[in-house]
Amino acid sequence: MFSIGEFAGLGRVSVRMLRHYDAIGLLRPAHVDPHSGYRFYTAAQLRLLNRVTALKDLGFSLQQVQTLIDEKVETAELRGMLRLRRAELASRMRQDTARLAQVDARLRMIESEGHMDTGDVVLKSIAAMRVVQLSGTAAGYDHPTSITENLSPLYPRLMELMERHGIAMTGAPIAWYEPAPSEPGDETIAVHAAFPIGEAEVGPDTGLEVVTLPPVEQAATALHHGSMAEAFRTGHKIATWIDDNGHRAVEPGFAREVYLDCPPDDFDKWVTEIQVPVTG
Amino acid sequence: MFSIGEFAGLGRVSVRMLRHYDAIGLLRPAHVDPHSGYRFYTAAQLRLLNRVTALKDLGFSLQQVQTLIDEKVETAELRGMLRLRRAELASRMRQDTARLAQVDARLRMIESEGHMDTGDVVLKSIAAMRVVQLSGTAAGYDHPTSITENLSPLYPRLMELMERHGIAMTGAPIAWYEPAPSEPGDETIAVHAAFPIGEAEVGPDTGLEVVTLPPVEQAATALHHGSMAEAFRTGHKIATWIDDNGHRAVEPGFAREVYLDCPPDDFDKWVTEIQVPVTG
DNA sequence: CCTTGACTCTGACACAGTGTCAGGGCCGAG
DNA sequence: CTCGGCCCTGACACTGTGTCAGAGTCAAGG
Repeated sequence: MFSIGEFAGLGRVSVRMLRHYDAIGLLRPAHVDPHSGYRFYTAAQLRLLNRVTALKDLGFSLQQVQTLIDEKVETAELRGMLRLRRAELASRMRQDTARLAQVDARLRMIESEGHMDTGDVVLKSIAAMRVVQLSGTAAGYDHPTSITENLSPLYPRLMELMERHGIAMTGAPIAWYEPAPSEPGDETIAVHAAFPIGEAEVGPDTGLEVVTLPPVEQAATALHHGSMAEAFRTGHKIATWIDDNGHRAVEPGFAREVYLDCPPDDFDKWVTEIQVPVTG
Repeated sequence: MFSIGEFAGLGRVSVRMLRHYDAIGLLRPAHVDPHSGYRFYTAAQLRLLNRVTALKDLGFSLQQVQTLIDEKVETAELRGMLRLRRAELASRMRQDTARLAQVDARLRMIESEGHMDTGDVVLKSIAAMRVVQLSGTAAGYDHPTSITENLSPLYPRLMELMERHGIAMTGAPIAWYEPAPSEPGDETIAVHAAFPIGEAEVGPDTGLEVVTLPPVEQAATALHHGSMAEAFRTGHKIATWIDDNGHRAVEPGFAREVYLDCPPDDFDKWVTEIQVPVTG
């Protein structure tokens, strides 16, 4: 018979935890003095305690440990739990690897440039979105003016058409691009001006395209502050970030732009989110 | 201006969390309607939110994020934080790797044997311990009877000496071994029978050796239930476990045995903890 | 037998980050 | 005016562990 302190020392567990295990019924003392309330444990219980710590060290929660220990789990079920645990661990390690890579990237940045980027680039997932849109073409990603020229005029028309047909927008305007070569080597791209519309009905002869933009599991995104003529800066920042963090952009650029704030009279105050789908 | 719901959608954060960030002062809404209490956020704040999520994704706590964001941290300090974070991450990954290895070992065990060892082997650390002891020699690890024969008689003598000199034991009896070859190739070992004595004073001419057993950072330990004649079973189990989990025993065996429960009349009820120091 | 110091008891609060629920305003569309 | 969808506050929950306060217990030594 050991007192709780001795037993805790033997099992390298804190007294607090032994009391907790008692409270949740995971490991009850072999004997409790009815007068003093003192807990007493036997040497044989050390085996149980060891099992608990072993299972806990595997990363199981106390709940799971309890299940594993006192409801004699079927082999198949046990295998299932282990597999699950394995998967959880593996996933967490993947995550940590990514974190580590990012921390390292930032450390490198500090060492080489003396300061750290404030972390404007963020990985996020993007849900599928039903939109109405109008489309045009532009000369290529390398021709920002061509993009602006061909994209901008679409919005007034789009808004007019939506209003005329009583379609309400449910979110900020979106632009997206895709390659549309008319012949190999051509860099022509299609530009789309879109508004999310939720589940709203759209008649067939409105002159509007109805499209559901696919969800994106991972996109590197950053806010662009200022005129879209300067968007390439933010685009470059994202590209660098993607590289530094060991991701890969999903080419060819299905990048999207979300116009979060676009005061018509002051282009320098625009706020746009640029989203670049990535893998890895 | 976005409502909290819109802003949450944009930042891929839950509404709950935005309110929390407000509460802890990490990210206050740009405007709060004094009448309704509604929170409103600007597009520009999305940048701040992004910074928060980016830092959080690096694994920083909200506290740390707050420090990083609003108390413009010195470069040196920032580097320190990143290094620390890096170390934490690395250490957690090491731990997870070990966990994963153990989970895998158990899965293999299940696949090949149809059941799982109940996890009696546990890794623990052992604190340094001051003991009094008597010593002898035995023919070698492969001669259990020789060990028993040479070790057992030491205990009665030890206890008698301790009693005579008024030295109180502060814990269970311990046996430990070390190689003591009289010539190369010889497998003779020294056997020690010891009792922990805490800080108690021991006079010089008691016939007792006073030794401080060194702490062990990691030992694979298991409980042995039953006669010490059968201890090799448990020893074997530990050895197998050490192997399966990618550790290495610190040779030559500085293994210790702690006699937790030893009813003198029933050897089959003995409970002994066997401790094998390991690395890795 | 009494004191003293080491242990133990219970019950509570704390941490971090997030979900969820209840009970009640607010607002825009019909 | 009502209804549905947001939004508000405040609260409780989870996990695992530390720590603290106030009180009881026990063994050893005077």
